[in-house]
Amino acid sequence: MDEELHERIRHVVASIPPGRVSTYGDVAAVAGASTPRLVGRVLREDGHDLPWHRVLRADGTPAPHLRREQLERLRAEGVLADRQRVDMRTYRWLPAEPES
DNA sequence: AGACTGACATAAA
DNA sequence: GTTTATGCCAGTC
Repeated sequence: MDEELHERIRHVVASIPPGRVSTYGDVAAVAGASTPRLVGRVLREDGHDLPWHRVLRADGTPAPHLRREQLERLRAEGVLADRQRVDMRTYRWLPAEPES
C-alpha cells in the first residue's frame, strides 16, 4: 500500500465540509485510488480522526455495521436521512483534486 | 503461488 | 422496491 495514496485519501475525506457528504467512489477517483475499497480500508484503519461519517455508498446508504451511528452523526450536522438513506442529490459533495 | 475477504460500484434478474 | 452476479484490487492467511 502506497503511503502517499493513503495520505491523499485522508486529505480528500478531510476536505468534505460539514453538512455535506460524498461517496467512496468519488473519493477514490479524486484521490487517485485504484478502487473504492481502498477508501474503506483507510477509513477503517486510520479514519478515527477524520469525518468518516461524511462518506457513504453511491446510493446514499452506509455500511450495515455503521448505519446507526453514521446517520446519527449526519443528522447532528443537518443532513437529514430518510430512514436508512441520505438524499444524495441534495447533499452530495464533489471533492477537488489536491494540487500538489 | 492460490483462496478468501471486504466501511465498493454497477448491472441484471 | 429487492437480491445476485461480476469486476475490482490491496490485505491476509
